[in-house]
Amino acid sequence: MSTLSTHPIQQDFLEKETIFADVILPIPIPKLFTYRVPFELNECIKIGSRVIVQFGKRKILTGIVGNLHHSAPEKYTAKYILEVLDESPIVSQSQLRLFFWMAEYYMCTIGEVINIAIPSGLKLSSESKIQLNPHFNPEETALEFSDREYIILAALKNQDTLSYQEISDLLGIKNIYVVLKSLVFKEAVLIIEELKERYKPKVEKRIRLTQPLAVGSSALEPLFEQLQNKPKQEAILLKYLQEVPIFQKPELNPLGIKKNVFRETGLSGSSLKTLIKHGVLEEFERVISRFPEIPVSGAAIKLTEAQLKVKEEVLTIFEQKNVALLHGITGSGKTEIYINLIREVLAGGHQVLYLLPEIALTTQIVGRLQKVFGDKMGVYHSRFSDNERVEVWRGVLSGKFPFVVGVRSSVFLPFDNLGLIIIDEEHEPSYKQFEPAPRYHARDTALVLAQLQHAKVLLGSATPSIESYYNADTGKYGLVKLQARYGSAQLPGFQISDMVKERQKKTIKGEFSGQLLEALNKALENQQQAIIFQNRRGYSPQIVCQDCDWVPKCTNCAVSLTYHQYKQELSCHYCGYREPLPVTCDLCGSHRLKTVGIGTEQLEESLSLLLPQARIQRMDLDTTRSKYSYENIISNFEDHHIDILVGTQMVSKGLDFDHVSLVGIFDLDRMLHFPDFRSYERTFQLVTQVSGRAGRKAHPGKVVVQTKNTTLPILNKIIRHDYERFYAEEIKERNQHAYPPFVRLIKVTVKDKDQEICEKTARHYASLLRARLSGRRVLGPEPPLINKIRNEYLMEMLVKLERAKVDLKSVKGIMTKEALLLTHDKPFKSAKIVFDVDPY
DNA sequence: AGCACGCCGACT
DNA sequence: GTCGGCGTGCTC
Repeated sequence: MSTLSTHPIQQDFLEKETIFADVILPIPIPKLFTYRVPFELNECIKIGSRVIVQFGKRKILTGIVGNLHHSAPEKYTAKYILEVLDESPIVSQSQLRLFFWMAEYYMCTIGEVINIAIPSGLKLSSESKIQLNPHFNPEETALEFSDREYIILAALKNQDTLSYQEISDLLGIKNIYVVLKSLVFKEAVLIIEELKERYKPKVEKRIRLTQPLAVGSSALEPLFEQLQNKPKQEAILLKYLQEVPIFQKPELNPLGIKKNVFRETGLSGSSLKTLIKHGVLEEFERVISRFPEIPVSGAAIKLTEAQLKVKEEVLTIFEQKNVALLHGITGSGKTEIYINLIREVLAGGHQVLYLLPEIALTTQIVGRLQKVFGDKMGVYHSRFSDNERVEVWRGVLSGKFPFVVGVRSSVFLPFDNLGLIIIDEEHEPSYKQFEPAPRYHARDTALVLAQLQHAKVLLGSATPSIESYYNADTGKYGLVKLQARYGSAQLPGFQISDMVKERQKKTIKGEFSGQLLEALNKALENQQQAIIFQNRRGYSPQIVCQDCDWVPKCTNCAVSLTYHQYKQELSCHYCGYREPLPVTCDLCGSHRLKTVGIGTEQLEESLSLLLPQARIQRMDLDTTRSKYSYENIISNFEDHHIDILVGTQMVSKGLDFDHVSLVGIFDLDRMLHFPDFRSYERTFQLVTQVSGRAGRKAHPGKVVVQTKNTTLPILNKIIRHDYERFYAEEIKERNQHAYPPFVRLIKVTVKDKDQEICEKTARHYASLLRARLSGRRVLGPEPPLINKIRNEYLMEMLVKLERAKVDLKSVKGIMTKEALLLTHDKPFKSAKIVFDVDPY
């Protein structure tokens, strides 16, 4: 094979004898497992290939070859690799390096990374099944069988095989191993392993002429004579010849035509079947792409002068630096610049990755890009089915998709030649994975990925994260500003509703200030649309008994239940627990239950009472659960079937509407006082983002903010869109109080079902860390605001590490080692210690 | 993580 | 006595 000459390492392997493979398995054990490669697979096994191995007694797993070598393990005999699934690796070397970096940086196991990185369609699953031993004859045996064994044997008479699950259901017990072991021992049954390749390519049925008939008219003429008095069959044949002119172009026949072409023209069914039966036509299947082919418009997008200038600036930065931060206000036309850059990088033969936050990845942006890049572009999204993900993965491998638009997890795709990574809305918190491990930040991971592949990175945001702006400020990144709004659109004007004053004057109606109501009325009169932003879903966050202050709480978590009016129930936003709305107080039996606080649902309701003529729609997690509901609401709003959109964060992301002239913002105070060092940053970003929805094209927009603190300095900066001032202030605070970017944070969470064990473990671990890292670097432990989720108690501590002074690697090493040691000791054994590096 | 294997209490 | 609960240690 030609690959041998290009891989000198592998040549080496052939000279010696046995090859061993260190395999990465998708399990959370912090090591690789060494398997022996059977001789016949010596040549096809490569680093990055998928392999099938047996793990433990009865598990079959798909792993990735992480390393190949000749040293046999000393302490055990390695098992054999059962199969190599890929002729060429599906994971590249640079990807493997990225995965190992992630495991180390985010303090998790390589298996956890692999588990999230590889779409499950590329992992084979093993399913053990039980089969009757063909040599076993129940009539001739002297062996005794228990009742349970008889049940299994009887069931196997009707059914060839039984899965573990089926047996478990049949017997009504969980642990069926003992019974099975006995049956195997008595040689009554066999255990077989079935491997399923989960990825199924999408196929279409097609029809073509059989080979002997496809040669030309000489073969077809006698056929038409035979079909003279069979008009239907003749029609089908004629239709086929019309679609595939085989006389002129016989090479077209092998491709045939889609079977449903006949159905569409009303020619199908039995006549077609007869023709197939008589060997005139044949049916075959062709693998097709799951993604519709989109015509590429090809029309070049004209950049404005300002955009051109920005593009040149970015390119100039890339001559010296690897990362550029594009600070462009909403609606300044960043997308056009992106498209322009992507085209050039693709033309230069490199791959491009365009990262978008989860929510923004909607028809609007993807559709726009698709028009330009057509089938060269793959879309990687969590809402996609696994088969679709596999298709994108393979498309990147094969070169079909040199360009991918995707969310967080697209950083795992098998790129090998990236030229550019664009990270749009760079500041978005949805780039950080929360649960499960690896708790990675896609932006930071992408920066490492770019480094590995010598690609450039373009970060874009109207409200950059403090961290990124700091990097630009200190010269690590290049900074480009794009100030002018695209077209004639103007920035919205701000109005602050002083809720304290309005309350005194009694001008508030159903939580809406007089100012906001007036503005809403005016917008409606002018046939304009409005968006109301309230970052809290449900009807009301709490129910309270007016007599004894009782509040319904979740049974699994330490939170009060949220009232959802339309379903007349209380639900927990942490674990999903639900219960019907109580009629009386659980404690004192009183009927006087009252709602406290307001959610989107309640705003929607009071708005429909205050403005009965308006068409109102709510958009939050609850109204966008089903697959296309989000898109439906958006397009209804776009088509002006809705006047007022009431919603959570969702309404603030990446949507451009033409007729929105008013944005109302609720509960600014709660956002600002959220106990997190990022709360000001978040609020600034969110308010700027939502405000950006107001006033596109010709109409200047208006934003009304309801607050009780009209004098807060941050308000001024938001109103003036003064990011620089905001940044200057914020970075000072961060420096003073030792928060990122001046320190690195690692959040440690201890979880246990038992509250005391949880607290003890946390305290002990904290003291261990204090002893090794010095006391001032470790904060806590403390119970978090919500100290119980899904019946597990939580304790948190925060480790602060100064950027310059600390060797991150060794500190993390210490932290993991101590945690491992600790959880081997008896009182702490059941507790789980979870690390969140760079928490968000 | 999962799962085998072992030790121990509850009940036919 | 058997069943099945749960605690412990291992997986190449």
